[in-house]
Amino acid sequence: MEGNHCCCVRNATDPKKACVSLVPIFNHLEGEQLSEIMGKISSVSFQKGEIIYHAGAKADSLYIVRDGKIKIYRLSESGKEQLVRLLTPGDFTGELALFRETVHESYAEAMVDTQVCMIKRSDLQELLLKYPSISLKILAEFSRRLEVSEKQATLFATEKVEKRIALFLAECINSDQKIKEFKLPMSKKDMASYLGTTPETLSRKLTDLEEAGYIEQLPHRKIKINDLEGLLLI
Amino acid sequence: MEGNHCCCVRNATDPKKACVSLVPIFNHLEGEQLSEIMGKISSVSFQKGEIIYHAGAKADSLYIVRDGKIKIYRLSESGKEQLVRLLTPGDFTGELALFRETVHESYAEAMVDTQVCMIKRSDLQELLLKYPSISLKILAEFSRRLEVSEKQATLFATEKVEKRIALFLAECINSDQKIKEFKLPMSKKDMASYLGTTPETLSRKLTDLEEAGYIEQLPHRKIKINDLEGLLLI
DNA sequence: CGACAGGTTGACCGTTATCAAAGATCGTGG
DNA sequence: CCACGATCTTTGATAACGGTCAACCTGTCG
Repeated sequence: MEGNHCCCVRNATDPKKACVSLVPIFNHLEGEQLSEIMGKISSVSFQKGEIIYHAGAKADSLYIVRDGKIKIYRLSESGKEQLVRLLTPGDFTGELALFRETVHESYAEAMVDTQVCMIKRSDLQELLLKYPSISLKILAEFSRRLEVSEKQATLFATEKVEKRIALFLAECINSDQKIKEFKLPMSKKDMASYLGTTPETLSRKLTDLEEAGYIEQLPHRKIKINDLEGLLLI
Repeated sequence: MEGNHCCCVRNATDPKKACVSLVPIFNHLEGEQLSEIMGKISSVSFQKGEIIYHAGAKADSLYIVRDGKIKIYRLSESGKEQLVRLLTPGDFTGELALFRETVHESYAEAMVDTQVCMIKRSDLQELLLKYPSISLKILAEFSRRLEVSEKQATLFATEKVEKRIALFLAECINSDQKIKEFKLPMSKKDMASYLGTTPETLSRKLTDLEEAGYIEQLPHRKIKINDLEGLLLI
């Protein structure tokens, strides 16, 4: 333990390197390019509950999650909080305003102790001009995000709460394919916010789904899907 | 009239040039670069009501609106149509799936006779690698769109229909700043779809707003805002 | 002039938010 | 390791909100 104050005590890897190799937008690069990028990256830790950036703040860095979990949420006109997405290692944020002169419109908060790697706006722009392939990667990620976001908007605009919940559960199972049992990736409160409803309604609807035999609610935020087909037909 | 079958009879400008100069993502280029890009562009016309692309179709081109109006809409799980956005000259679409190997998730339909310029996916990728500055422009546009989309999603998730309408009207007035009177950019039916509600509800709410003195509904889809402050406090 | 899509109005009812209160769970400090 | 408080979760009662269906208007266009 040579007084290691950096965030990566677990293994001896350079945190920046770990970060870079983690991130889809950089992981196709090699050698010198990689070193150059690593030179631009700084590593920062946030404690659980800390705000990483808030609405109105100038957007001047790209944040890449190295370890931990971050939630991105917005406040609506009328002051309601809506969870926009969760970030896990490898995800990045802060880009929205990165390519234009604007401020953040959302909040980023560490849900647990979290380490992020940061790249300053100006450095990133330089890198993008130098290595166009990075832009393509970011474009791909943006287009994916746009798709998700527009889909989400359509979901809110056209589907009832129960259907939104059903689709959400079905999406969760996608990751843990085989076993039809998984742990909710967030609290039900956050899930309600994410789905544009209230904890009360979510609780009731989950009970309904359970009574109808589609799912089973187990302890510790575990859900078991008994009838995926039926769930999707709701 | 030397047998001009192209779409730009009105003025003698090359349609491709007109198109390129119209589009924010290209308008910073000059001379040879411009010519190179124009070489990759083809020009196509669509009649009112024609589908430009539909969900499930392979995404292989970027479409830039040169003249006319296009609506982008989605079908939700349960088959409801939701208007996502309108494109007017200078706007582009088709990008969502352009940077990844996927298919369109939305529909693009010409609302009036429309001319678009197209760039093939492969050509675009080439251009982007060659002229990184174009990527930055597209990134900026994407980030703007993402912001709009996420804001929209939050709006749907957290605000009541009346507030959504009020905000929409306020946004319309932003363009026509001075005079507090404007023409709705689409039919009320489409507007209802865009705002995630029904024509009936929209009609009722507009009447409510009118009776409360916030607005006045004039013939020909014209709206007059009498109390913008109040409208935003709803 | 007639047809047709768009728009309005009314009656009705399902859905979901809200408020209140009790119960479960988690993290923390003693 | 337990106890406590904070926060999350559930449940109930209630009412507002908004969708649906049906009928009727209205303007637009051939």
